[in-house]
Amino acid sequence: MAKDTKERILALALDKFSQNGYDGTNIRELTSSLGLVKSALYRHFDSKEAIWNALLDEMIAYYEAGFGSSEHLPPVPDSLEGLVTLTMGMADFTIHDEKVVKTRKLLSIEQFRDERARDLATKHFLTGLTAMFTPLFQGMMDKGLLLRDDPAMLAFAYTAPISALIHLCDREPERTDEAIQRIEAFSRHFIRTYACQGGNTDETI
Amino acid sequence: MAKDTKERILALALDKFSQNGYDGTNIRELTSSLGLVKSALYRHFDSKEAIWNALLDEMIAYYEAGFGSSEHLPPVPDSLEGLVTLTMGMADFTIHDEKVVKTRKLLSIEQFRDERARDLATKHFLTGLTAMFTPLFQGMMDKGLLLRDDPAMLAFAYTAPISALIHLCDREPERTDEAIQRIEAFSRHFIRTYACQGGNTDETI
DNA sequence: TTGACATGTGACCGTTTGTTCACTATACTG
DNA sequence: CAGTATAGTGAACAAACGGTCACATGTCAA
Repeated sequence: MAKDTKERILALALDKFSQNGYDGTNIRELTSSLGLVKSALYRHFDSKEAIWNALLDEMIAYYEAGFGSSEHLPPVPDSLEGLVTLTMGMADFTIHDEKVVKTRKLLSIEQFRDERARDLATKHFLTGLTAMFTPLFQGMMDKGLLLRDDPAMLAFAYTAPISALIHLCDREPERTDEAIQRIEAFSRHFIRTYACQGGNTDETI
Repeated sequence: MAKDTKERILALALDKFSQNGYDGTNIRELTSSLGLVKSALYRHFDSKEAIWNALLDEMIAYYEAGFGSSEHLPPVPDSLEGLVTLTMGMADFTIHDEKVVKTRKLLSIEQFRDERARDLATKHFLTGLTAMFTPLFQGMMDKGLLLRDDPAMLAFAYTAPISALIHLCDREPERTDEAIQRIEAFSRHFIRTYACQGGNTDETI
């Protein structure tokens, strides 16, 4: 009940900050939710802002080690249906994993006030998704599954609408089922549009 | 210099709230920026929260009267290039109009704390855009400009990526030019994908 | 046992917060 | 002219804020 206090503080800070924002969260409420008194917090962090910075450090490290890591790229699907399956699996995780949801909400709230939060938000919401799907689409084109096109543009056109629906889940959790259905519908519409009609031999433009 | 104080307060509240959030904004700083003393504010609003509610009222009314109004729908473009032109005009406005930018930022910050902000955020970021472009795409299909498809799905697939780039401008204004170029590139890629080949398309892209 | 270290406590501090109130100055109205 | 809203002032308020400090524990090594 000693060493993990720091991690418990960080976990609860993520919870509170993602709900009420940094300014809307006070130390007393945070620590009392942990069964502590506010002064005890200062054994683990120098200040409230130090909590924020440590939380950002952790969020950045967590992202770089996971979604942002080029070594953890999912394998290129072997079929169009495989893209749908992969997409829905990733969507299911990112929508239901509490830590990831809270991270996104926190970044939405604080993106305009903290430069590092801003940069991480851009990765979470835009560039990271595109970077992850670009090689996937490149691979699917090489396999003759998708029409030859700019893979980065396709990745952007594919991930941005899905990202918008993930944001909808964050904002209105009661519409999660609807959003997931729309993600799948969009995914199927996308592959219907870009499916390579001919065989699985790659063709030149 | 009397009656418009209320409006000046609201305008500055939008500015401050969209930068620092509701909790991160204090009455003294807000009123002193107007050349007033804090107590003067209470001649016009009962409380800080009353300012917030009035601001939301105004934001909702402004949206319903403008973007959200079905009577202000733009005309159906007569050509594929017309869609690009229309899109870039709307993007240019929504990216550079200060009031609209501040409104989006404020909604991003407060969407998880206030139900009305949440609902307006969904309109601004998702449903409103789709609702606006659905009849446009329907019309362009009727004119034989676009391949027949689900217009609502196309509107969603078209507006969500553009919305993501608009958010990028809000977050990183120094990347505005890059974002605008990407919006145009995406728009042209989109019409290249969905253009009706045999119709009365006037040119190749 | 002793001493050092890490952890938690409760009282306290100075500052900032939103808000109130008696008062003044100006402007319109009968 | 008197009278009455309207708008702004400056001092004061209680509450809440982040943070500090002397002190009380518990643990573990020497």
